[in-house]
Amino acid sequence: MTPRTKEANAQIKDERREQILYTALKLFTKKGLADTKISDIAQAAGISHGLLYNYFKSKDEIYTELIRIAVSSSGGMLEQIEQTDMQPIEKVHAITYGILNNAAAYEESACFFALMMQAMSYDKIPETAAEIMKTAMKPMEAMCRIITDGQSRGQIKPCAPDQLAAAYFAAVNGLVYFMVFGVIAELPDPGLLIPMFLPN
Amino acid sequence: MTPRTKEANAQIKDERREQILYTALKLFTKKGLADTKISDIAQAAGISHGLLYNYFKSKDEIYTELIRIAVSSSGGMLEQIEQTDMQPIEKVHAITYGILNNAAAYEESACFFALMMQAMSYDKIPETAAEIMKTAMKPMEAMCRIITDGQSRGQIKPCAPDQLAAAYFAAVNGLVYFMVFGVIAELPDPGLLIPMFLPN
DNA sequence: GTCTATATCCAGATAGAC
DNA sequence: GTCTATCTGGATATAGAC
Repeated sequence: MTPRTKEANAQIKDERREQILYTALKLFTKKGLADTKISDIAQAAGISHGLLYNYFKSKDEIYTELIRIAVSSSGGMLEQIEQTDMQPIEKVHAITYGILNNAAAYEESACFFALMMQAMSYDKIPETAAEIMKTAMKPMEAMCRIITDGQSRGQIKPCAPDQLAAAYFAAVNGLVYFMVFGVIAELPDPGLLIPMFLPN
Repeated sequence: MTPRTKEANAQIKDERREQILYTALKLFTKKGLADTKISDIAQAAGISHGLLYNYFKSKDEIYTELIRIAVSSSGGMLEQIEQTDMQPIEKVHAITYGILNNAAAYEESACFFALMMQAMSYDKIPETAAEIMKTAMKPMEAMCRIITDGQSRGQIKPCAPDQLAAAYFAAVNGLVYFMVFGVIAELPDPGLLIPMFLPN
């Protein structure tokens, strides 16, 4: 009952929480929010149905937490690259390779992308998750800035930046989505997407 | 009670069926399979909950029928273009403009695409629907043939045809998906995707 | 043909035993 | 901390009235 014990317990609880979270991530991605039952998560995490409620208040809370992580981590990566002193076209390279190689190497990374794609389409996600999702397209604005910069230096073709950014994100997200759901066996060479940006 | 009346009744029933079907299409696309309740469909179609079962045996039957239409119509368009005598790169043009302009002009067309995208990710769709979805990627094979043909004529860059086709379909599907779910306001110029195919 | 009422089932969340 | 048993709500599908 000393403070030390309390801390240790809190850490154990945090670890267990995280374990449940990543178990749920895979299930949500594979089965969707509505079809993933609390019992499925508990069973996959190796705990009882009831115990799960010691760690999370509800299924919605688990889902919302995962959306939070997905949005912040995908946004963080892009912002980081934007703030380097690379040339704009190099930034595009770095972002593309970063996203695709990461998704190919780490299952969770790919799942987080797929989770966001699904969340865009669900009308009935938890309210807080919906709020967070509203900020999910901020990376697109960063991409627009990079494109505009690249155009003024003649590295990127002249066209509407938001359209190019949309086509690019659609392609990247689509690819990761296809890979996660086994539509394609492996991610293609990220370099395939770069010609979209180049001047004729 | 003459045969004539029977036929007329059958036609009325078919029309009603179709009306229910397209009502369901929009709901499934917006809310997903699990979160779309039979009552939602009935209400949106302006009939009672119970009456819907006169037209369809179950929710799964409605969904399966929609998947059937989605897969066959998307495949049909591509096959049709493949069999023309256009040059390979022109076929790529025609397919891209066909899909994107259609999706922009007709809500159902876009919804069918989104429905297939969602179906790829659902682990728990009805069995028959899952069978049909296995054939959903046949258009990708047609695309590979077009690409190979184009490469041998020097119109398309030399690279693995299946990877290029995957990147292309990911981009097209991703774009329609983004548009349906309001992530982007309108579809970009289809021409933006063509440079992916061109030799350096 | 159409609607309303209901049987049945299933899943989320809670309570109480160990 | 952990599990099992239970309450409760909601959705599918059916049955029966009009």
